[in-house]
Amino acid sequence: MTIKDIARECGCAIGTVSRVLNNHPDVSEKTREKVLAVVKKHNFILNTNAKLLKAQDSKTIEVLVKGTSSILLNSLLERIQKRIEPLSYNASVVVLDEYDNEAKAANRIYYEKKTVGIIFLGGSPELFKEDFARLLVPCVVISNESQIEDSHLSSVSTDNFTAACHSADYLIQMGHKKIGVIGGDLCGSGITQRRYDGFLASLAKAGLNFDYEKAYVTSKYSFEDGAKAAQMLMKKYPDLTAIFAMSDVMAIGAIRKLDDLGYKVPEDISIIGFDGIPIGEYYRPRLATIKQQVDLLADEGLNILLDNIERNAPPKNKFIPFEFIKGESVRQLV
Amino acid sequence: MTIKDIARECGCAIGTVSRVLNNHPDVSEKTREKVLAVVKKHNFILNTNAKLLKAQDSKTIEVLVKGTSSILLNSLLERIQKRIEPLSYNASVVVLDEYDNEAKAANRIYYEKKTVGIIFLGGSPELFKEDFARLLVPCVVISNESQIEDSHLSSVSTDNFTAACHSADYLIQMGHKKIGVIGGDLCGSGITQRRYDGFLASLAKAGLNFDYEKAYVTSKYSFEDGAKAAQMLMKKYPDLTAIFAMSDVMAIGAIRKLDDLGYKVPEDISIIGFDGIPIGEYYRPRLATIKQQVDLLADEGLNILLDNIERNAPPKNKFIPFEFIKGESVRQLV
DNA sequence: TTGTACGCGTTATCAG
DNA sequence: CTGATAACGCGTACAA
Repeated sequence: MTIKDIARECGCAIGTVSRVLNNHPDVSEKTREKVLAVVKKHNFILNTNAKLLKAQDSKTIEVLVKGTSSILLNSLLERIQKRIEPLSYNASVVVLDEYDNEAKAANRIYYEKKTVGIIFLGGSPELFKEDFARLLVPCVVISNESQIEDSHLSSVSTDNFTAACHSADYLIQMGHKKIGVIGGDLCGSGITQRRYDGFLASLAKAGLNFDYEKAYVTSKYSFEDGAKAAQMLMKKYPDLTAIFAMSDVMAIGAIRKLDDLGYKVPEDISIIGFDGIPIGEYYRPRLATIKQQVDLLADEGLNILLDNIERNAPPKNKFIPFEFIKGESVRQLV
Repeated sequence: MTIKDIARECGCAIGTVSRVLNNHPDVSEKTREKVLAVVKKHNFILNTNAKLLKAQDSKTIEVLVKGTSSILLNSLLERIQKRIEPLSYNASVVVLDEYDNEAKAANRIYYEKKTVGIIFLGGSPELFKEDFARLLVPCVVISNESQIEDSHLSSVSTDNFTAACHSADYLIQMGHKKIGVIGGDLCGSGITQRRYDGFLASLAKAGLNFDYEKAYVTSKYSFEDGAKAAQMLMKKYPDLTAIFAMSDVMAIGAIRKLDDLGYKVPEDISIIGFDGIPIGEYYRPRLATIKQQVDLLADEGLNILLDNIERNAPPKNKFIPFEFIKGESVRQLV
């Protein structure tokens, strides 16, 4: 069933059918109705491939999700889809593997689908700088800071440095001096690095020193690894009083393991997470954490992208304020 | 940059370039190398739209995800993508809103993309029976039981009835007689209904009766609603000793709220969940639950779909065995 | 207001 | 083995 068949059945030309289906004004009411009737009868839909092949401009915004692991991505994705729908754009989602090069994928998608904009969720531009720099289409990275010179790349994120400072300040203010860290791989994403820098800055400000060898354990962003890391940390640094975990997921894994080892949180050990995932409020104890404002991240990201697309605005890099959640997992040291 | 440009630069015809790029054997080694060199130099990729326009058969399997809420969907999606990649198919993902009609969406996608198969994650065929029956392409619903006569619809799921029986049996065996239920909307998905039926069957078998008005509270599948439901349940049925929650998410919401109300789990009240989401093992207490085998669900679903597509096998409806996780949230009543 | 015809980038067929 | 060319389904000048 093609536009040709419809035209034949209507007794008019394909051009006319095309015009009707694309809401062009220059069609008589009579013909329009006839065409629409036949279209409806057959449930006809224009072939997207032919359309795109012709169009060169698809009015599609692609959402590139990298790794389905982070629980925040869900909420972000949902919010973005809801916001795009009422606009005159289509949203399309591609889920990439954790280890793909998202910039290369984006280039391919742009080329193939003539996407007008791309949203990256969970990507890390630091790793693929050259490929990101090569992108010719407005892009925005949500939830990861990243400025790249001379590129079309915007970003919206939580200020990881300041947030980490805040967490560390809180621990210090609550009387903790011996603090261990469960963090990501410092060679990996820049997020880890910035959270670590913030943490260190606060310690330095308070005149505390930090022994990386003794007090830092590298972990993946998973419950399981958080648990393992906690165990290792206790072995290396048995007299610590608090742990700064770089994600809620790690923090929860750690709390569970500490409990199994006989340490109570927060009575024996205080712990603070990062992200503000939903489970945090429902965990026992409720998790102290930095809550990233997911809806704001999504909204602002989309706004910047649209400005970029529609008004040719230059790329922007913006921080979204975070909330500090006190929770119950940190106690005042006497 | 099109195939034409490449051909010109190579000094050969576009047909030859096409042949090289599609791995046809009838090209001389010399030309092949020359073409590949130029292609590599420009990072050239064939235009998918033109390709599909020609092909009519896209070798694409579409994954239709409905509602990003259920945490199981993530793991399913990841697994499916990993399995599809090495095969000669492309995977494409569309995320639908909770309230969309996924069957209509599937029909449109099939028509537009010439998809060879569709995988539904989180859909509920019961709600859109007629639309599902109209699908002309092999489909499989993962994690929701559903037979539809004369359709191309397969399904792979946990045997919700039997699993619920198992949970109820366990509670009864542990000495519980006064059991409350936090469940989904019985008018909604069939899953809720089947879990409820299994639960009731076990109670009946044990000679226990169940007062729906007093002991059943309807809840959405969220932490927040689980918590609210728990509170309501305690008000309606203050002397219960155990709660059967129809999802882990509800169960966790309930435990948190019970704790706030001064009831300890499992000391005062026992609780059992359903699904086997990762956090269950890391919650305090560890959650007793029915663990759905996500990887098996994904694998079997894909297998059935491929059989369907490649060998024209008839639709199948298959159960995947579940695991019972004892956890720590149910205690023996003395 | 409507019809015609070309081109979008590719693949496949058919000569050479 | 390679080159030329006709589709694939649609949008849009341009002509009528």
